[in-house]
Amino acid sequence: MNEILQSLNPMQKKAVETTEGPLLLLAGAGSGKTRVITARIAYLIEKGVRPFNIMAITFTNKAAREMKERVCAATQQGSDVWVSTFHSTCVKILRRTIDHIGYSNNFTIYDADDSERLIKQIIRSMNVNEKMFTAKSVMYEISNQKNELVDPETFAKEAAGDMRFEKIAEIYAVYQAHLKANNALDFDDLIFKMVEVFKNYPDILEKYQDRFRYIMVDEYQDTNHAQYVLVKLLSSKYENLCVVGDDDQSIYGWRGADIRNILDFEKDHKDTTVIKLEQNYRSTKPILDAANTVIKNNFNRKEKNLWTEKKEGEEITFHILDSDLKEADFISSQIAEAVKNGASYNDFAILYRANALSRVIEENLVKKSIPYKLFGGINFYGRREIRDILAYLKFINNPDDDIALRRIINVPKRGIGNTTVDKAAVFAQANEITLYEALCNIDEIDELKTRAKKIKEFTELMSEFTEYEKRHSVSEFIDEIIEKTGYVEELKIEGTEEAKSRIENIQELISKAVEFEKGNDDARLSSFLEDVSLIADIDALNENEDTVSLMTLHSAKGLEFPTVFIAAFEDGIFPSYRCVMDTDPNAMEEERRLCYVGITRARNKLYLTAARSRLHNGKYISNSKSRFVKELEDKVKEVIPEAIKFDKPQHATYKPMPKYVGSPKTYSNNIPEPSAGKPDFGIGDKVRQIKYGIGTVKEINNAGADYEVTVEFEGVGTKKFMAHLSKLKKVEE
DNA sequence: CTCCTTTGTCTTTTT
DNA sequence: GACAAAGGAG
Repeated sequence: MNEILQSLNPMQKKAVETTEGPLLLLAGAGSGKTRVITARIAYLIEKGVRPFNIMAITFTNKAAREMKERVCAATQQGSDVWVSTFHSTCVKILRRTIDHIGYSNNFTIYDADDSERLIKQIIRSMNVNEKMFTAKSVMYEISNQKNELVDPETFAKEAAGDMRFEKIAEIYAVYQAHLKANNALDFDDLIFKMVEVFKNYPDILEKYQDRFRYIMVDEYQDTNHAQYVLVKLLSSKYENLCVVGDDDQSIYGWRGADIRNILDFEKDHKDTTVIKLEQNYRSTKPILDAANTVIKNNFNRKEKNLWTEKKEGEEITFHILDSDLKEADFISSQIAEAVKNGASYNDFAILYRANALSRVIEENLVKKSIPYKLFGGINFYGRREIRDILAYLKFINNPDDDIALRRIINVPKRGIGNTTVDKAAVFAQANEITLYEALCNIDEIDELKTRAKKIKEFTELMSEFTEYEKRHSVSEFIDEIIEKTGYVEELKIEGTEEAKSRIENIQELISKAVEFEKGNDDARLSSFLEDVSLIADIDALNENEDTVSLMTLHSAKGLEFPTVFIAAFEDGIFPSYRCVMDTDPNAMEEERRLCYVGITRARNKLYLTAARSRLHNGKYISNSKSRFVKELEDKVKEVIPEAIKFDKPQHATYKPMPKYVGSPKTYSNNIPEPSAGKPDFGIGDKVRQIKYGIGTVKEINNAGADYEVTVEFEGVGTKKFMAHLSKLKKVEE
């Protein structure tokens, strides 16, 4: 017991020893939070609590995995402790209980992409204005409602009077009906339905209350209302609830996270013990000072002050480079230099606001042969070929899954197109059967007589698959699928680099399946799919590998590195464009918290970098430096290695899109020539365009990869085209 | 019905 | 610049 407490400071010790009753642990960045949680679990076990009765909830799979490892290292019985994310916790419990509320226990999980497809389909079928109700915006609103535990009926009532919301409520209701018919849950449903089961079946709730007598929730500041209710329900019998969080690190407001959950915890639970962990063990003083300086600009927060015993360290520097390319070059040069002097690649992380910003940096790292690992971004399971194969698996696992069926029915091409599927879907709906059932009864649908042969071939293949799956492992089944459908064969014939990499990805998926079979006793198809659908990123970082880490600021939360770069520290990127335009102060506060998170990832040295001009969305933009630079006051030193300093937006000298009319030389330092090559016509020349005929060229602009040409057509007006893409042809007069 | 070309949207962040 | 959707030709 002493062993556990030995290395802890008094506050940490108190947190570990306070095992009974509600406990709010306000743990600043780098204050040894994970250590405390691990120690607390070990302490509970030594005190005689059965590991089986302890539950720890984290936000990401990565965090869950890490905590599990730590707990296992700290105590022998660690493996019996329930450590997992909100979502997988709910899946596990719903697999045993959801039949009570009318779903079947082998339900499918729809990810964001599946949901979007379904919503798009619904919007189309309902004949609403697709311009006004984009699938994305509707999905966002439905998600909001689910996070607030608002069901379609209640939402419809609340929406009364607002035409837009009324419509969305209608879509929400249809969406829910479809999900149920498909025996599917989306991400938000996992929490929502879990709460529904618990609320309606007190006996089930009590069973789990008795099971999870000690509950710990990490990153509590990121919980949304539904998750809050879930935790509240589970903990209400024994009240042994310990929540750990830092309101300054709440960065998931856009996902429904409700910062009030942590701010009001004391009000909500009587006799709450509050413990603040304010000693930071991670960063040097300059870094911590900077973090404190930035975050004090926020109004909505609990007062706290992080301090460190670490002595003075290296100053934070802010570097402005001419272009995004030079910025990338600067960063990788710094790393290369440091590694030459004995640092290892592991010591470095490059953080950025949006995934798209990683590209230029990656390319530069490749050029310098610096090994790196990219987190997040286009994740493995998001790739088309992987989604295709998984759709086959999902469909065989749950033939009610129309979304999966639609995805695979004509992939590879079988001559069953959209029109056919839609007709079958109408038939299915009219007869209240699933799409697949409709296809199996294709002879009943007169209009599809001509397609019957192809469809029968398909349904026969599917029933073969169903039989095959029963007798074989997941990996063998994937092999069978690519064999019988000719999926890989088709890619081989294509022969392009892209096709080759797709084949490799499929091989990788098979390896993952084999791995899964080795590691799990329960290696059924359904558990494989579950595993796969709840994992967002590719395998977490392999600590043994010596590589630089690249990731978004969001995914960096909870991690630390000796040296951190925050790239694209510019207004319009970080803080984001929307935020700069938006008047909502909360949005800016969240952005500032994100900045706080970023700064506090660094242990010894923090670089901030910005570029005067960068390629963004295929266009060159130039931003002014991030407003957070000013908020950092004297805590950061501006280093401008080249040319003139700038304080104001550069638009005066830097037109967003340089014109190639006058003297192209002026800008050519930073803006590369489009690879497409210059068009063979100039201003005033006549060109032919396929739709509008002959027109006069008014303007030619460099648009990054191509030239944007403005052409005036008589009687039509001016139109813009990409010179290369739209194959404009010069016409001799 | 498929293939090809053209047009439009997108970029905030993730389970 | 990537990708999906729309639109047109065969």
